[in-house]
Amino acid sequence: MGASKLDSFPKAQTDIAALMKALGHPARVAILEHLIKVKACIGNDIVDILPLSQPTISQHLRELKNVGIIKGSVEKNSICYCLNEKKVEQILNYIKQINFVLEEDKKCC
Amino acid sequence: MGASKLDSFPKAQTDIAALMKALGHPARVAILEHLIKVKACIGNDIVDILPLSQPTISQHLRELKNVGIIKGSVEKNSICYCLNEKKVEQILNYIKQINFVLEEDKKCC
DNA sequence: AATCTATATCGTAATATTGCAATAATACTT
DNA sequence: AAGTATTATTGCAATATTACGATATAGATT
Repeated sequence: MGASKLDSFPKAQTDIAALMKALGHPARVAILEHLIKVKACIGNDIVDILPLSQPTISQHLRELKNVGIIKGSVEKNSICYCLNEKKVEQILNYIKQINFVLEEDKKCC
Repeated sequence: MGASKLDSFPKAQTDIAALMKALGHPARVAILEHLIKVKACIGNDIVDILPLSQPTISQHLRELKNVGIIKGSVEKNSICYCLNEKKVEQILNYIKQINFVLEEDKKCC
């Protein structure tokens, strides 16, 4: 036995978990923040910034792309990666909702 | 070679990543949502709700507790787990910030 | 066409996570 | 004290993630 009972959960929970998980690594958080900071597309130029190899970064980019947090489109001889506002907003709304209920109710401890 | 270059990243990024990672599993999302829903403390009674064994759930609870998303305190002959509003707010603020910059700037793709 | 540049994929090793049965620990109850 | 209920820990198997060298692919440049 071991891993993977992921299918036993409602899709909504699995989806949110997947989004969160994608942001669950410093490298991917760093990529996210870099995208915000440079306000532009990046390709593998993050290779110069992160302490990781090009294949590893490519892999992290793919994971972010898989869950839709970033979008990538071919641009000249490189690739344009940038944030997908809709996904960011989706995460925001989810946490907002939780926070709203928290503020509304009495806490038990 | 393999995993764990986590120490090479700034603490802020590592911290956020740890929070996100903690929410990166459906079981832990389900626990979070259950806590919200019942508006009360829970113990291992989630065992009756999730398709997981008691030890596994105990483990997930510990992970949530480790990053501070839930707080646990002894209560009678059971344990009171409930959400830590501050942490939820911390996540919220982080995503809010990103979303703010996104709305402010032009997107590149 | 040969070369350079940028990105992706493959293969694989190291490590981490997930899950549970078995067991322990703790506190409450009788 | 013996039993019961609740939560935690241990040990271990299955699986997933992380990382990178080597290699492949694709477009631009010479």
